[in-house]
Parts: sequence; structure tokens; C-alpha cells
Amino acid sequence: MPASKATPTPVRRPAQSARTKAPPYHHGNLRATLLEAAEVVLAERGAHGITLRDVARAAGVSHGAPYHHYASLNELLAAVAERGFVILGDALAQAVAIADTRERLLRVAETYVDCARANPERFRLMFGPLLARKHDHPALQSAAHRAFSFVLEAANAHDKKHGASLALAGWSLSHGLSHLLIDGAFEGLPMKKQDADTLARKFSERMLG
Amino acid sequence: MPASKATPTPVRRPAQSARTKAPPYHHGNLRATLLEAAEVVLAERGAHGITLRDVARAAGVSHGAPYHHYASLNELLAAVAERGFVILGDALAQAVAIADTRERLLRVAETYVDCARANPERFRLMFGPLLARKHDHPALQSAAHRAFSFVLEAANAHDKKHGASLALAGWSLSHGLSHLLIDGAFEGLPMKKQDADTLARKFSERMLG
DNA sequence: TGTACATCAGTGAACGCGCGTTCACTGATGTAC
DNA sequence: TGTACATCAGTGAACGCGCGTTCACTGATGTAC
Repeated sequence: MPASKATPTPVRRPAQSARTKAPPYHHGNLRATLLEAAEVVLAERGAHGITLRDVARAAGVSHGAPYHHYASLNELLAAVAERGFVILGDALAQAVAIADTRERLLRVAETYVDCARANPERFRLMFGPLLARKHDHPALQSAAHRAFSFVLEAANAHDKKHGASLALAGWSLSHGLSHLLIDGAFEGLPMKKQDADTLARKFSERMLG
Repeated sequence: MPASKATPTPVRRPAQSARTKAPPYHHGNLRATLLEAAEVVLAERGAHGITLRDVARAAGVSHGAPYHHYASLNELLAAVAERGFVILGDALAQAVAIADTRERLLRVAETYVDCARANPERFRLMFGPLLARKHDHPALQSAAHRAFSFVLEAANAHDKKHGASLALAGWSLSHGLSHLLIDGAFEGLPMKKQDADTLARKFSERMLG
């Protein structure tokens, strides 16, 4: 951390932001930069086609450099998935900040689907094979658990008696809608473009009666 | 097709079933055998880890042999996905063969989820990147369209006015439940094992009111 | 029925490729004194 | 402030690997006559 040094430290590290071209040595922020680069590559190539060497290229470092920050490609991907759950959790935390419990549930559904559509490949990664082995990735597991808990709590707040069942049903609805939308399964169906944005709310209203 | 020959044809092709060890030449049924082998490898390794060479090994032929039947690995995978939609479509065709339109919808949901849980990796393959490029695989596209049509029609039969919306909502519900179940997202939640079998029906009842 | 021959559907060696990972190295940094 | 040195975090060559695909080949089959 060069910033902790009190002396002026001239132009040795010129405005070392993540977007600046990386210097040959002591990047200073490579761990975070790799995570960002992985998101970019993921969005381009998909979880199937992502490669450690691609990520290193995108980050502007040699392909050996990432091993100083992540033990393997799998750990980097787990970090991306974890970040996805953190982002989803943060978005849901905002969504539930409303008194009306019915509207709260509708907003949870909307937020969930929006999150998936905003970054489809990351969404697929989050629920891919990594999640099945979440016990190997504690940080991923706890981030996922946190995100899920907002859904469960919102349902419980709305319906104390059948909260658990409502939560899983609503979650399933949002999750399935997310997948079908990003997979393009609805293509060819008579549905206007802007309708897609309102489906989460409409379907959830139907479920809540 | 050796079977079309009228003469007895002694023991040259000894009980040539798909399970018999393949003879070195002129397997006779390799296209179908490869498809079966691909399903086995898919279930073991997942869509991510499947390999043409693995499939050839599982089928008991050299790794060059598949090219006489499928132009590429991608075409073989498309054929597996297509078969998945055919199977799903057949199951749905049976499910909708009941007069009561409400019960019909409940059975569609049950069947959909059962199909996914019976073969999770194939389910993932069916809705994976191949589906997005379904225009390159007409047979896959039409099999998928047929399967989807059962869902849409069942909803229309139950509710002429809001059929389209109900169909997509019910489809989303079943699809999301399928994914969450096979991804193990519900693990750790207070839910008895046998409950999973009844979720599709319960959630759909909630949605239908 | 027998024979010649075209075609079909396998084999297995070979190709180039990009991958994940390792490793000896080295330049940059921070710290003890 | 200056110097010696340990440590950090890069580089880039190298490794072995399995992959998809191609290709010359050959054994088996079916057919024309």
C-alpha cells in the first residue's frame, strides 16, 4: 500500500487506477483488476469459454501473474460468482427497504430478474456447478446464503403462516423467469419487447392473488 | 440395414443390440449408439466436460468414427438436446391427456420438473447456449417448440382470456423450480426430502388460486 | 451361385492448438539500522 | 538521509496434456451381372 507512506512519493506510480495501463511490475491492485477482467471475459465468452490466460490478457499481465492472487482458475471463478451474489444481495437489501410487505415481495422479484438480465453469464455461473460445491468456497456460500435470505425473509414478513412455501414458490418463479428470458426461450412468442420488463411484477402479483 | 435381407444370414452379426460389444467394422447402429453414449457421458461429466473422444470411448469405437455420423461435437450435442425435448414433449403429451383443465396444468408442471430432475445435465444442456443458436439446428428448434406448445396450450385451455400470461408464469415457475432443485439451492433449508416431489403441484396450485 | 467392384463405415496415426500450471528469474518495494 | 537486504509480485519459457479434426487406409457389405 504505497498510499500509507507520508512522503510525497513523486511520479513513480502515476495515478494507478484500474483503468490505467498496468506497469510491468507491482501492479498494486491486480487481484481486483483480475476480478474485473474476469467479468468482462465472462460476459464475452460465457462461463464455458472463459480461460485464465484470457483473463490475464484482458488484465494486461502475463499468464503466470494471476497465480500470485488466485490459486487456480476455479478460485477466480468462485470469486466472480461470490461477487455476483454480493451484488444481488445488495440490490435485494435495497429492494426490501419498504414498509408494505406485498410491494416488498414484488420488488424482490423484480430485482432478482433485473440482476439476472443485467449480467446473464454471471447469473449462469452463480448457479452453475460451483454452487453445488459451495462447501469448498465458504465466501461464495455465505454470499449466496445472504442473498437467498432476503427472499425468504420478505416472504415470511408477508405471510407468517405460509412464508416458507411462498418464498420458495416466488423464488422459483423469479428464477425460472430469469433463465427463460436470458436463454431467449420466449423468442418468437407474441410478446412486446417492453413487456419483458414487467413480467416479474405481473407474475408475482398473480401468485400473491 | 441387414434386417431387410430375406436370407437367414447366419451368426455374422451376433444379436447386434446396442449393449453388445461393437464389432470392429460396420457397427450398423453407431449413430444411435453414439447418442446413447453421449447421454451417459453427459450425465457423468456434465455439459461442460463432455468430449467427443469420451463419447467415442464410451461407444467402444475409435475417436474418428463419430465423424461418419455427426459433423462435429456440437451437432452431436444438439442431437442430445433435441432428444431431450422430444422426451419432454412426449411426457407432456401424456400429461395433458386429461379432461379437467386445472388438473391438466398441475400435471404439466409436475411432468416438467420430473423431467428435469430425472436428467439434470441434459436439462441444462437443453437450455444452454445451443438453444440460443437454435436457428442453426432446425430439428432441435422444432422439438423444443413442440414441447413448449403443450405448456402454452394447457394454459390457454384453462383460461382463454389470460392464457398466454398464465402459461409463461406457470412455465417460469416450473422452470425455476427445476433449476433450483437440480442446482441444490434448497439444500440446508428446512425441507423434508419427499417434499421436493410435491413442490411443483403445490406451487402451481398456489398460482392457480 | 459366383465374381467383380463400388461404396460404406470403420481404424489409428498425425496435425496443430491452447490450455493450466510450474518455475527460475528479476525488478520494485519496504524496512531495519 | 543512505545503505543492505528480505520480500513481494511480476515475467516468460517450458512442461505435458487432451482436445477436435483430418486423412490415408482397409475390412465388410451390397449389388450388378
